Amino acid sequence: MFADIPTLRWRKSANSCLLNDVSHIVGVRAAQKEQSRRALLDAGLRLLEHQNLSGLGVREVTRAAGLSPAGFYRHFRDLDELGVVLVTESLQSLHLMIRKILAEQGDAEELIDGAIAVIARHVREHRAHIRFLTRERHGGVRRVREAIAAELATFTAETAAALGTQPQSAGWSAEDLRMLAGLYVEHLVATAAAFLEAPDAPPAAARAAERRIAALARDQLRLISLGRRHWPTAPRT
Amino acid sequence: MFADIPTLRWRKSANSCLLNDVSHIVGVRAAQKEQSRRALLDAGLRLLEHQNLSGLGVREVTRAAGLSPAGFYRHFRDLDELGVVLVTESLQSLHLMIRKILAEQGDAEELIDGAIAVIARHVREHRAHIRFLTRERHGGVRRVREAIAAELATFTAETAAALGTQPQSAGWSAEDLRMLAGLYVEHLVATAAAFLEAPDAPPAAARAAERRIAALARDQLRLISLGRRHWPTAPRT
DNA sequence: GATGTCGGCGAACACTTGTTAGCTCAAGCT
DNA sequence: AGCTTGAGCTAACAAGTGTTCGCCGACATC
Repeated sequence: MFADIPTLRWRKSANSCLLNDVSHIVGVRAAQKEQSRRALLDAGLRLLEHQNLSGLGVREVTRAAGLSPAGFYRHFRDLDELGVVLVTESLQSLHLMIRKILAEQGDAEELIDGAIAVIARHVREHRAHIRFLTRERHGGVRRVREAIAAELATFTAETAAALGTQPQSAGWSAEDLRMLAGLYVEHLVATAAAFLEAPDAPPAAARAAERRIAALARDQLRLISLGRRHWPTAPRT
Repeated sequence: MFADIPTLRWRKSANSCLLNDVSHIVGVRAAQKEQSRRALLDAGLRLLEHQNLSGLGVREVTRAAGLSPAGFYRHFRDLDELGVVLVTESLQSLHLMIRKILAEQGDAEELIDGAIAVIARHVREHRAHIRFLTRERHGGVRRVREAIAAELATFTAETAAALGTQPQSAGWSAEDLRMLAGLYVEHLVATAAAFLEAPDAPPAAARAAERRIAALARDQLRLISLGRRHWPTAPRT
């Protein structure tokens, strides 16, 4: 019956290597599958609040997601693959945050305060994402580490481009802009990580800690801005 | 025979809760025990190059160290305890490095170049330590995380104190000094982590990557120094 | 309405895991 | 010389692991 179209079947199975090429399925079926997939991803992210990706287990995730262990393999080849998806999702939300910061307008002080407020809010609303990224940035899974590093590099490039459009960047070389952008991105990540650790305390103390972190980050950004203002640019035109 | 000194025996066993109070044992016996202990610690550190602390196993460590699984418990209550010891050892080596940097003398440029050289060398010679620290700084084990954070805080304080003795810090408040020191320490850690990722490449490319990282870090430190020079201090005397 | 597709399930496989009990025997003490 | 100590071993335990198989039954397609 199928003897005459084996190549077609092979192509299909090759397609399903992506394991979630849902485009050719329509309606209820696809929605149900997506729901299970989301349940797995959400359960994974939740478990990763107190664990490491390399210590996560298939059974653990499926248990938390309300699936049977075997069900996992209908969606992901292994846990690393789920990890990579979580990385892309977390980075996407971080990317939006960075764009929001870069899009703001105003003088230096306003920009700094705005950026810190955006970071604080993002950490509050996407705690799990930020936790996951800081935890796995130097974690044990190579593919995940590389994915995060690559994306942070593009964030740096994007930031450098945005800095380049500002009037105070006149005369700056592309290389120096990247250098400065790297400093900003690194500081952003560190600040986000600091905000993350704050609320391991009673709410009142947590608020105070958050304010302290914000004040510290603000001064540090001010100092960097100062250095930027006095950076010796290439021979003026 | 011992019925009249039970408290003494209890005190001894309470003492051995520290599990490595070797002081009351002398000679060969203690040396042998210490050798096994070191084997366990070294094996653990080696395994942690490609793994996370939360994913490490007792059997795995003892296998790598050449002991039986049960032997592990003669030295550590559980893996977290081994982790804490590794943390203190790694931080100790890092502490020496920081002291070395702070002890150097010269003008700003020399200090920056010297610091980067010291970092690069330290990463080359204590790769496992640095890898472990960056990996577990935001890792899944709370106690380890807190130990690292606490020690980094003292490094910051120490750096602030050292900065305070420099003439260019005249008029700086203690708070601002800590702020600046925090920036330096954070940058130091980030630079060390960057050096760490470099040699995942053929030696020639690795050398080039290392030089690129060093140049980048140097410029960033220069910019921070510039900001420091122009930081508005409290009303001059 | 028949037929094929495929997400989810239970069961089973062959491991690995942490931890304990009880033993041996070299080292140290009296 | 005897006696105690304790590091390290083997063996065993129960519990957990990743992964595959074959099946069911709701969905989709013709």
